[in-house]
Amino acid sequence: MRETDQTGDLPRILLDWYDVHARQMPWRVAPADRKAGQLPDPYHVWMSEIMLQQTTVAAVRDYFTRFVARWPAVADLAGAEDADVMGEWAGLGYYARARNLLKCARVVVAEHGGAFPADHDALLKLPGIGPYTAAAVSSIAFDVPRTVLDGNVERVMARLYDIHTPLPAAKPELMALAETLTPQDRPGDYAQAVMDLGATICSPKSPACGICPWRDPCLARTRGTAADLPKKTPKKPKPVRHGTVYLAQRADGAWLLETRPDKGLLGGMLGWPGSEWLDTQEERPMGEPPVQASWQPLDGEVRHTFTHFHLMLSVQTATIAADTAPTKGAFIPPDKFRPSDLPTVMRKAFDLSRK
DNA sequence: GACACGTGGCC
DNA sequence: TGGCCAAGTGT
Repeated sequence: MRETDQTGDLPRILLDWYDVHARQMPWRVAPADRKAGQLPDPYHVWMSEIMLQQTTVAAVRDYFTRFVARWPAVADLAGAEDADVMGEWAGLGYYARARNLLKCARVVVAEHGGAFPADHDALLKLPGIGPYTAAAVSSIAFDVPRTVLDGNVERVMARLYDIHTPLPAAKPELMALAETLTPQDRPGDYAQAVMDLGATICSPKSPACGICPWRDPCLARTRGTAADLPKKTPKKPKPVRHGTVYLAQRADGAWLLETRPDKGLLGGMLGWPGSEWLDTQEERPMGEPPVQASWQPLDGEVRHTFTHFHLMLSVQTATIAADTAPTKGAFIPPDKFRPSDLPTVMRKAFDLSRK
């Protein structure tokens, strides 16, 4: 009976903590204002949740501000040029998110009259919205009681109930536990509160159990296992790949760039033409230069680590005669070229050429 | 279930 | 320095 009573108190304890410790974010409505009946703009909630997928709040903040300033409503975004959206997203990573962001905006305008649906299943059908984001948007933007399960909530649940099953196999179990806690009252604040707790106090390394609002009921704290949870299945080592990129500048200052294919790595992003990136041991792939020129190798190399491999890139540069036609890509005049439109690995190659 | 898919900060 | 980690989704 005592256990039941205590479990019933858990959401209330966390909401009381959140009332005091909620972090300010540009897309968030403070708990006091939500209690007064104010809800955030669903467009803002959706935008922030897409950006926050596998990405820290610190990295997202400025991108979010720029996106909503440039495209204040979902209809504005739906009418944007693909290249403008991809360029604005450059540097944030996981570029399929940007492609799906644009797709989703256009579907919301075309099929939902420009208003995001509140219904979890309707949200789930939209491009780029999976189980987590559907739950986050319906709960945070509309106060529909849905359970969010992200990396934070997984960690908090694994510790609260001292679950030793390794991730990702433990997900269904952790979801079932999380669902038992989701309250009917203030579900949006509760969702944000659990994630705030995981991001600040119940952190992956050296959790601050001493100041945690759930320190008393937390089984892992009682048993001293908190820092070792959640368990995870070991990761595979990253192979090293090698390649070459070609930076060509015409006499008028134009740069030779290509838009990468929509599918696959850096899909839809601007980049320097180059070779394939291969797991070769010795010789680096050179590929074919995109234009006839006297190519000069740069000293040094670009090192970059993606999710699943390390990359070592050599950089060739050339100055091109005004009337030379490239076999790949197109020349972009200097006033149209923003290095910030490049994904980071391509910007590193550019930076190396400026040294 | 496994894998592809970015990036920057942290220790 | 190098591995780990972050508000996941699509295939």
